[in-house]
Amino acid sequence: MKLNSIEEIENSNTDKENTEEIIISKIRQLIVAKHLEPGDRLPAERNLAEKFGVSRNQLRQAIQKLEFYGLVKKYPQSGTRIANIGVTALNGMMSDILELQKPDFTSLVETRIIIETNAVRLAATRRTDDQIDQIQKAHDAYSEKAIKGLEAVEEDLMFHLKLAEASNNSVINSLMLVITPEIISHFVSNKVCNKEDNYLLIKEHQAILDAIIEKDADKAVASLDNHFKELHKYCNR
Amino acid sequence: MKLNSIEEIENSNTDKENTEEIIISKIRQLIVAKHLEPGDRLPAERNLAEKFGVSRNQLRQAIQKLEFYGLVKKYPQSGTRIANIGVTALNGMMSDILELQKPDFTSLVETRIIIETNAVRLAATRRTDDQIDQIQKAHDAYSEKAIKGLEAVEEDLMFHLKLAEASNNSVINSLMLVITPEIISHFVSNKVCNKEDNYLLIKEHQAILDAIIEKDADKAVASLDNHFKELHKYCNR
DNA sequence: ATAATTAAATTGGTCAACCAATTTTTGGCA
DNA sequence: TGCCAAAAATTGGTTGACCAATTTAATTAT
Repeated sequence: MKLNSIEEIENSNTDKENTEEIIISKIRQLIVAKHLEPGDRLPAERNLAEKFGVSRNQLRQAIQKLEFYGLVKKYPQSGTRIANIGVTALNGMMSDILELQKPDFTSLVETRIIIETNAVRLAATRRTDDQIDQIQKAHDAYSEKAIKGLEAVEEDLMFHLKLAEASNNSVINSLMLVITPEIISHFVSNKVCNKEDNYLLIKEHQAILDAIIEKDADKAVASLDNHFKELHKYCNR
Repeated sequence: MKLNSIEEIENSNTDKENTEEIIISKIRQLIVAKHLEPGDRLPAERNLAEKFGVSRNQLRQAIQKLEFYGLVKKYPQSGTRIANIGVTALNGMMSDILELQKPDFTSLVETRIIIETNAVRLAATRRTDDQIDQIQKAHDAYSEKAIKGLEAVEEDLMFHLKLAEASNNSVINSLMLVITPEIISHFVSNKVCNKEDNYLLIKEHQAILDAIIEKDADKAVASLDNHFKELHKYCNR
């Protein structure tokens, strides 16, 4: 297969991923069948590889993915143990789920609004001064580009991610990390943003930031709501 | 290092992870320095490995992590390309990834409450009759066990997942699917639930269900809030 | 018999060589 | 000069052997 353009590339669903999924599925079955609990050791890589009829490498990669997901933790010369599920799992499973179910854009936006609204509410009361600085820097970066009439989608993304970070809720932070890029990329590909609104958007961002600085939760949420008005319109048409 | 108990195990921050972070960081520097854009090819693994003074294996693992987070995509015998996301976001997300926190239980519970509250609110207005039936069935299954004084964690889980399903928001549904089991498992392992409260919990579930049947969003949310009171107490102690 | 010590087996990690597919270069033909 | 096919170089993927640390079993001393 010759790859000339990015478009041609996108769909190259090798059987490799398929094999990996099968292995993961088998491991999960094994966990269920043997009633393995957090902390328990998984069978050795070599054993599992033989049992499943795959190479050790393939099995190792599958396990590595499970480790990324946070479902499993490896201990160098000791074994692989079942772990407590963590944020990483959340991240990984989310991206899987997002691709798997191909969520409707409306649901995505709706959820994003819910999460970010609460993130901002928390941020208004919990934010540290350092986090304020980071939000401010992101806002400045955005403003600088927006004033010039340039596209500043990336900077917009960073601003919102920094807001989520200031919520000091690691789960919310992770969720925003996963959900927001999806939305942004959708907007970029559809050229939704127009440059005329940039000045307005800067002011809206500023209002949110000000409210968080003042630790005024209600005002922060209100400012965010206002910021989302345009998004609402786009979403419901 | 001999590992006798799980506790001893937890903190085994090998230099391996550290090396990986260094490699990822260097890759980021390289992307910035060479002004690589989405779709551009990364230098070959062998070259990067030599350039960074690490083995190809270590570099491959670092790249695999980047691929896992969707920042990079590998094309089997062709090369590794930068994913369809801007440099700025890429930069930001990379640093975020490098310092991904483990989720504290408080954040998890907090987020769960946020999501489920909104799920219930949406469910009250959007639920179909069929979804009502499913919630009812889950509730009955729970009640049956709870009345007998049996543990009914699974049934409780199903009830809440069915609530989320009735929100008719695929993303919220997915999130609940990921978050709730984590919380439940935590509660199970800590034997938080006691059977004396079971009758009370049944009534609380019933109240939520009734409100959704009546399509009374506010009442549904209030009922859920009441249901979460105990959770709140546990979370904040 | 029991506890401590030592040896053997097991484990995940690492490395270098090799593979198949792709990409680039080369060479020849029109 | 332009174009196309073939060969060489490059690429990520795979394999099997080896490594150091750990775990388990065997052995010995008390």
